[in-house]
Parts: sequence; structure tokens; C-alpha cells
Amino acid sequence: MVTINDVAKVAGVSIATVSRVIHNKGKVGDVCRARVKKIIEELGYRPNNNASALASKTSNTIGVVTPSISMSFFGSLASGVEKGARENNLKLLMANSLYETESELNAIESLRANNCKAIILHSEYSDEKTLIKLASEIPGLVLINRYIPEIANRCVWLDNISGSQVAAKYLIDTGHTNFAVVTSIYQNRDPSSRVEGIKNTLAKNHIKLPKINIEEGSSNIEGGEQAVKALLAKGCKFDALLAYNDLMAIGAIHALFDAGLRVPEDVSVVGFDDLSIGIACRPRLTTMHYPVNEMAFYATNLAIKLSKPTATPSKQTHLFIAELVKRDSVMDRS
Amino acid sequence: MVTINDVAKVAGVSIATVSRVIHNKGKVGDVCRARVKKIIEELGYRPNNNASALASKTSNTIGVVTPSISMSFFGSLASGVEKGARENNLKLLMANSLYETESELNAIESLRANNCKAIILHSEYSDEKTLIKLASEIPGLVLINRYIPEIANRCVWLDNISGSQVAAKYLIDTGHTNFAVVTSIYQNRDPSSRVEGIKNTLAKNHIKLPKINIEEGSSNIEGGEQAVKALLAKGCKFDALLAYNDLMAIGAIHALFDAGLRVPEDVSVVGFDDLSIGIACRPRLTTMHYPVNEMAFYATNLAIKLSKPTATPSKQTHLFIAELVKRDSVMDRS
DNA sequence: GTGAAAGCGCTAACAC
DNA sequence: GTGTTAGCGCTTTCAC
Repeated sequence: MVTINDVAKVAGVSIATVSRVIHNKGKVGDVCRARVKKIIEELGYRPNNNASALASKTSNTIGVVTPSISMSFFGSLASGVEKGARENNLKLLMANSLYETESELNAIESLRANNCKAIILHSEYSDEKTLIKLASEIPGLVLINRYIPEIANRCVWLDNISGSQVAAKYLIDTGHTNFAVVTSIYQNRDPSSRVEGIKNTLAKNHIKLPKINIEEGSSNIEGGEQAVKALLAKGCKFDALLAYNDLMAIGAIHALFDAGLRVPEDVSVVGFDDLSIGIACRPRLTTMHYPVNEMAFYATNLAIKLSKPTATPSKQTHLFIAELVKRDSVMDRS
Repeated sequence: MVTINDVAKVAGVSIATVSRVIHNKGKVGDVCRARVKKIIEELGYRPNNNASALASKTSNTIGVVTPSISMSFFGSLASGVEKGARENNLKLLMANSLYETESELNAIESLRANNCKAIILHSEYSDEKTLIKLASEIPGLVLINRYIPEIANRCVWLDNISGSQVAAKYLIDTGHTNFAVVTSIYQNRDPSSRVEGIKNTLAKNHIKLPKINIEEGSSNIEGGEQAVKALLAKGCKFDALLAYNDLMAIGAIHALFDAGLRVPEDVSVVGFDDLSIGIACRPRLTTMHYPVNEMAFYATNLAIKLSKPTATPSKQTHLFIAELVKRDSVMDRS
């Protein structure tokens, strides 16, 4: 392995000078700089990140922890972070939290041990107190898809309420009158916000949403399928169905067709998230676009900014808005 | 930041002893070990990975480079590597290669700079010579989804030919007689192997595959859609369609329905890869399961094994087989 | 503009 | 069993 010493020796300069040309800072003579550069090239020298992290007490690494990288949503998230990392010349360290409090904490610890300059965290299970403490210890920590008032400026999140309001309003405007909702069995954060947005929009428009027309299930395809089956079994009649997310929406569409109902002719369906899966199903899914990729990219730049000692504390939070993506699962009945 | 020195001081022992208890190796007295452990806990000490990587000349990090982490296939791949990393107590460094030779090389270099113990590489664009050289320099390098004879034991790959043979045979056995194929416009590696498997299986069964019944397109949904449109525009008649991958198969199904043909009643469709998207479409896609996740996990353990100085060179390669997943896009016409 | 030197926190001989 | 010590490759004052 060729080190900075080797370069210095061959170039006939000190390692300090080599370090200066590598980082383009400090004063170095033009000829000297050129020679050192040439020798770095010739020798194929690559700085040792570990050594530089140790010496400078900050690594060129950014960490991201998500529940499970294999899921489409988190893939987009990681991709956004990766882009931000790449543009800032940082390496990306990744850890899965596996939907568990303990492994989530482990994941964070493992990133801290590496002196990550910034950490993007999609935390579902840690409590607010833990996260607030973490934030106070890690300047470059940013939460994505979660809002905690005490650390508002570290939160990059989505307005779920307005998102589901837009979805509901769209169905109202297209002449739907009988609504049903399939939502997640875990009525915390996202699911409850989305249901809330639906409820208040329908109420404002004097449309009833009988409790019996709301069904819960796990937030995946099977969950959506079962929820709609349950709805149908109860004899619910509806021409519009709002799903907690795209996965449930897809499951819902399956169940509807299996029951002999057509989408969108008999029932219109709207999802949420805008996963790529939405253009695979027939009809193509009308949904709310969750700009997770952009948010992750934004969060990364924010985290890098915050990690710098010059960062000024701010009370500003970072809220994104979901946008309606019209495709083929909604029929205009007006 | 609390260091190993702080722990040693408080515990009244030397840093060597602390290091020993951290790594559970070397001889340490029971009482001493217990006390040190307690103090580590109390002080909230976390070893600095960069320092240990520097001192030991090997980091507890494994790297993975894929074209784009946001794609489902690579998400599964990364997930398999992550699992292997976690089980071996390693951190996962990730880099996107963005489908370009240069950035692929950059990604690899950036991982090397971090002294990654092992690297899992999904390389599409680097030439064999480059990869062979890389392999000689990095003991823990393993290629996934690529086979290079000279470094066979570093390759974890899939038998595309047998996979597509199984798919073709299945369609023959279910009474199909008129075949069409939509494949990738880039007829290298995977695409050409898959087409080859189809061709020789059909030939062996005395079934003609007119050249006109093979259409190329980009290997995504749109590509599949356009390819089938082209097929139909040419007046091709077929009751069985083999797609290069699931994405193209989904696009094909869209195009078929849009042209008034039903899947599977009029045309049976078989994909390849078994992406999660396959259960989103209607009909659910019959496809060949590509065990990327398992392969990535396997590759990770292999890479870790190879990275150890005790590793013995081997000529064995690591070939996986695709399995047929029967769902609803094929109709038995026999 | 350039160099010398003191660490960064840890590992791994080696000594006792 | 436990401690001492010499680095690992780099950054960063400080001196010249």
C-alpha cells in the first residue's frame, strides 16, 4: 500500500506538503504542487480514509438507517441519500433497523462508532426522548419522515394530512359519494394522519364515512386484500376507496376484481406513496406522490450543513407536500 | 468522546487489557474483565472504528457496489449483503455505480480507500481485464451476477440459460405452440443467455421461433410495452410470450391488454427475476425466481472467507439456479 | 511556501 | 494475566 510518506519521499517534499496538495488548501508553490500531483498519479496513491478520519476526528462518511433496504420506499430513500453523499464526496454507510427498537439503536451506534459526519435516520420505533437525546449528541443527525417539535429543524417530513385531503377531495370532485378506507392496523403517525385528512375533508363536504366503511389491515398487499374482503363481506357499498398506501391499494384492487367488481368502473381506488409498483398494476394506480427521494437528498444536504461547527441553530422545520398523480384507477362520475 | 484510555484509567488497568475484554481474546482475569465491562457500560464507551481500522490495517466494513440502489433488484441484492454484514458484525458501505464504467471504478476506489475487508460488486460495464486485476489486488472481492473464468471462484452467478430453458419448457408443456420473445436491446451476457436458452429449448422440441417474433427494447416496463406493440404491428401471432425480465413482462401485459388481447386467455406471459412487482400486476406474473437476495448473502460470506489470509484458493465457482414461480399469467392449453 | 513534530485511538508484539 | 510500547497513515499547529 502506498502511503503519503511514499509520495513525500519520491517527491522530495514533506508529508505536510503532500497533504496540502491533496486537499487543495494551504500555500503550495505551483511547480511543487504539479510535481506532487504527478507523483500521486504515478504511484497510484489513495489516501487512507481511516487514518484521515482518525486524525481529523471526522470521517468522510454519512450514514443512513432505514428499516429495510429491500423495500421500494426505502430504496428510493437510500438512493436520495446516496446522491447527496456522492455530490459531497462522502461515503455512504448503511444499516437496516429491521423494524425493531433495539436493532435501530444498534444501527445508529454502529454508525456513530465510525464517526459518521452525518446520519439520516428513518426511525419508526424509537421514542421521542431517545431521539431528542441523540440529536443533542450528534450535530449531523436528521430525521426523515418524522416530526418532533423539540428538534423541528432536524426533521424532514411529509404533510400526510394535506396529502390525504387532496386525495379525498379529488374523489369528491370526480363525483364519488360512497367512500371506504383501508388503513394500517397500526394507527400511529402516518396512518392516523392520513385517515384524519380523509375524515375532515369528507366531513367538510358533508359526506358520511360510516365507521363500518373503515377497515384495517397490515400495510402491505395482503393487508389491503384482506381489508377489502372484510369490507365486502360486511356488505359495504362504495364507489371510492382510499388506501393507506400503494401496497394496500394494489391488494385492494386484487380483492375488488376477485369479487367481480371492476376498477375503476365500479370502484375508484387511490393509493399513497407513488411506488414504482403503481405503474405495474392494471389499472395503473392513481396515487399521491411521496417525494421520498428528493426528501432524502434534501435531508442529506441539511445533515451535512448541520454537522459543520458554523451551523446556526434554527427553528425552521422541513415539510414536504404530496402531489396527486392521476392515472387510471379513478373514474370521473360527475 | 470517551476513549480506551479513559476506560483504562478509571478501571485502573492498561489499555491492552481493555482492548482484550472488548474483543474477548487474550487472557483476562474474570474479576478484571467484569469490572472493565461495567466501566465501559457506565462511561458509554464506543470503540473508534477508524482508529482500529488504522491500527489493524483492516476495517470492519464491507462494501457493495450496484448500479442503482433504488431499483428493486439491487435493493434485494443490497439487503442480502446487509444481512451477511450484520451477522458478521460488519458495517455496510454502499456506492452506486450509475451504469457507467468510470463511476463504477470510482465507487470501487472509494471503498478501497476505506480498507473494506470485502467488496461485493455487481459490475456491468467494466471489462474482464480490469476485474481480474482488481480481484488480484483485493482478496475479499466477489462478483455477483457475472462469470469470468479466470476468477471463477470469485463469481456468484445465475444459470440464465437453464432458467430460460425451464421457462420455455413450461410453456411448451402447457400446450403453447406459437412463441414470441421480447428481449433487451443490449444483447450481452444475461439477455443473450436467456434468449439462447429459449432458442435451443424450442429447437429441441421442434418449435419454430421466427426471427420476426423476437423484438428488442430497453429492459424496463416501457421497453416491454413498445416491443409488444412492435410485434403486434408486424402482425405476429403468438400464444406464448417470453420476456427478458419482469419489467418487460409487465410492459408486455399492458400492451397486450391495450390491444384487446387477454392475458393469459389469449397470450401467456412469463417473466424473469421474480421482482415483487410481479404480484402487483393482474394477472399475477408467472416468472423465474432469481434468488438475488440469497446469492448476495452467500457472496458476502464468501467474500469474508476469502478476505482472510488463511483462505485457500479454489477453482470452484458459485452457480445458482432460477426456479419457476407459477402464478396467473400462463394458461394451460394442453 | 515548506517542514518538523505531536498526536488522533487503537492493535499487537513483546516483556514481565 | 497484565502492562509497555511502537507504530498504523494522516492532520494540523507552529516554526522557519
